Amino acid sequence: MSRPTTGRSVVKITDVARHAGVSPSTVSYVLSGKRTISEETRRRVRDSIRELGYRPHAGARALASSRSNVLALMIPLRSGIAVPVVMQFAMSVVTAARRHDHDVLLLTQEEGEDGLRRVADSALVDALIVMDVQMKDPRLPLLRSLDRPSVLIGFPADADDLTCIDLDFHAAGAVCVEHLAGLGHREVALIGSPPEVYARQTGFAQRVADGFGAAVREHGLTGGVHPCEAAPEAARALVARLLAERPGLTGILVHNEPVVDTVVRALRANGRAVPQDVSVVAICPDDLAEHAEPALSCVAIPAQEVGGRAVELLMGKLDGGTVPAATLLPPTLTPRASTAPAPR
Amino acid sequence: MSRPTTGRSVVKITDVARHAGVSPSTVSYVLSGKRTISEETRRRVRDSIRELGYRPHAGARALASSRSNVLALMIPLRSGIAVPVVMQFAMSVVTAARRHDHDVLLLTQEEGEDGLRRVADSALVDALIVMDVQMKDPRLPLLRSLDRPSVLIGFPADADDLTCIDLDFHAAGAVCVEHLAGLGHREVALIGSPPEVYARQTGFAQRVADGFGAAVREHGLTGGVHPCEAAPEAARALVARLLAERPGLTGILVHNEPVVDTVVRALRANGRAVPQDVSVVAICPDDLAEHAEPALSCVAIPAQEVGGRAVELLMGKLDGGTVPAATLLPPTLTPRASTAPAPR
DNA sequence: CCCGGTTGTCGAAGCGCTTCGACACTTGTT
DNA sequence: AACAAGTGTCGAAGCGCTTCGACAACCGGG
Repeated sequence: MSRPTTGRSVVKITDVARHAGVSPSTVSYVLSGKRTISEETRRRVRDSIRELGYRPHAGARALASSRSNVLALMIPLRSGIAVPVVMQFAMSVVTAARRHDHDVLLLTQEEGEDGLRRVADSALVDALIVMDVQMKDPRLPLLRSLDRPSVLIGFPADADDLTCIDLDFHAAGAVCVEHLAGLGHREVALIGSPPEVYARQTGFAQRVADGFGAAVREHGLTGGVHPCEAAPEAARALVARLLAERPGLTGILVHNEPVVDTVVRALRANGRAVPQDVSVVAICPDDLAEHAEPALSCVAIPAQEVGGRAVELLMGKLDGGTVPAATLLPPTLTPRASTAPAPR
Repeated sequence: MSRPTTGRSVVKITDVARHAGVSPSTVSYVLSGKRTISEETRRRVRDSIRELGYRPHAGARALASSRSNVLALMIPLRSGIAVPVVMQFAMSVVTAARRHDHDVLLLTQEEGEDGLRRVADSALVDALIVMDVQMKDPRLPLLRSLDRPSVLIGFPADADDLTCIDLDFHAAGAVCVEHLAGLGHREVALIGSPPEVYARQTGFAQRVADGFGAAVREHGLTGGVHPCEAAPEAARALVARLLAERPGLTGILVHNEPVVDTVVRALRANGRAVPQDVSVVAICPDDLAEHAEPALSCVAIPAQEVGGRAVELLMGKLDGGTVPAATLLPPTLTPRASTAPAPR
């Protein structure tokens, strides 16, 4: 009796209304809460809904209310982008969206501007989230012109009229240097993302390098930036070269997920113990750092939080509110076994 | 002039109709091709559509046609499931769906049966794809009762009335053993997925073990199955134990992505060269195998193809066709540097 | 030259929901 | 006692599209 009717769900709002002895509009108002309905009526309607197993038709709702309750999420699938991190973003976006009674439509980067325009103009989605934003991203003009709110995960060169959120990569680069400087290291190096990532002007890679450079200068250290292909051979070669060219090098910041392990092993292979001879700090997901050996001091990318916050921002905009144009999440460095005072 | 009107897209089908000098229904038929329209009229309508920048309203369309052109994809995010592979699936599903003019709605496993029911009953989606199917999956009864077609990626114990597709993991396990047997190995071992994966009765882990076992028997080899946590320490401990307990062991099949590297290194650490002393073959993504050292012989999970085929199956069902209930993709073993004739 | 059969187009009736104005009551105020 | 100000509910008008039946216009075959 209290079980939803089995079989086909052809139950519509008029059925619920009849069953509860009210008009369809009343049912609608119970569902949306947009008008006051007496406690008594609300109860009856809710009971009928449950009993009949009623589910509002999404299309009809979207048509009548011009709200689809769907968000678009465009995710990258390219070299130099860490897959697990992207996945974490996606999942946290979906989870956060559900908390606001929204669903998530998945778009691939290769759909590009047309894809965004398509889902926006057809009213398939109410708002958009875009990941992996380049410094000069071709999608920016489109997003600005669209009549639907959007949030970027990442920062382009010109963010006017756009809402952006990301880890503060500049600060992340700096904080790592400060950590090393605080341990007495004087000569450091950044092993960065693959050259193509810099070439693409992907914001975060450049920003880490900038933050690194600024902190190096500020603390009077010496240190250079070294892009590195995401392949073990490349990493090994780079480490060997660095050690050869810079005998005083004792601190390394790795911002290149796929090769963090390799870097540590290459150091050992070249006779340097970590952290006794060389300290290593990374910008990478926490779980990767934890499972490395030794466990790596790192600044983690708070994918969970970024995704969640991105959705909150979007909801704010959808509700007509004003939201901060830029949200930079402060980096947190978790010290682990891979960093130690500089050898003297 | 031929540029779409800038600014708000409030263009509706009646606007296009007026602009082209036809009735709205004619525009609709041009778009859907469900009735013959003269070449001349079609051209005029298409031109008007382009000129006005018309995009049909997704909700209105869904309401009138009871087709949303959206597919649901439920993906796992759990321990023991390889994230990059999941991502590949997702991307290939999205790409394939787009080829059929459909979009993809992302659901997380934790939404469970309610989530599936919600999107299906509200007509948000036309059909569903479910990944990471357990042997006895609680979602199966629901999927059977739903009035919308679905496809499972993975095989449950009882697949009656369901459409399933996956790599033939049984054959994959067997083919690896055959590869080793062909090279003269007599004593082999399977380093499998974490125990919890077997406990959950996730089909593919069990099937690999079965295929492995069957082939071992058939070829008169000796060999056992050893679940392994996805942590380096666990893998190292397991390798050490295996080598100690089974001195004659010369062939290892690894079906546990996160530890493949570790296994090879652990073998070396225990004084066994790969492939000179011990051959290693893996079931894992190709790129992981390629970048390992030595490059690993492996059976890759054809995520790309599985995702694409899953969508094709779904489209077939949506078009009212009958599709094969079970699709098992044959495994392909790519020999690489990690396997060699058994030492004598 | 009329008739059955195409072929191409139109008009109108929904699809299932939201929302706006109306309205009947109930309260509280003077 | 009369009225202004809420409350709670209803009816009807769309939202923008698809689809069905109708129907001209044209075709060749008797």
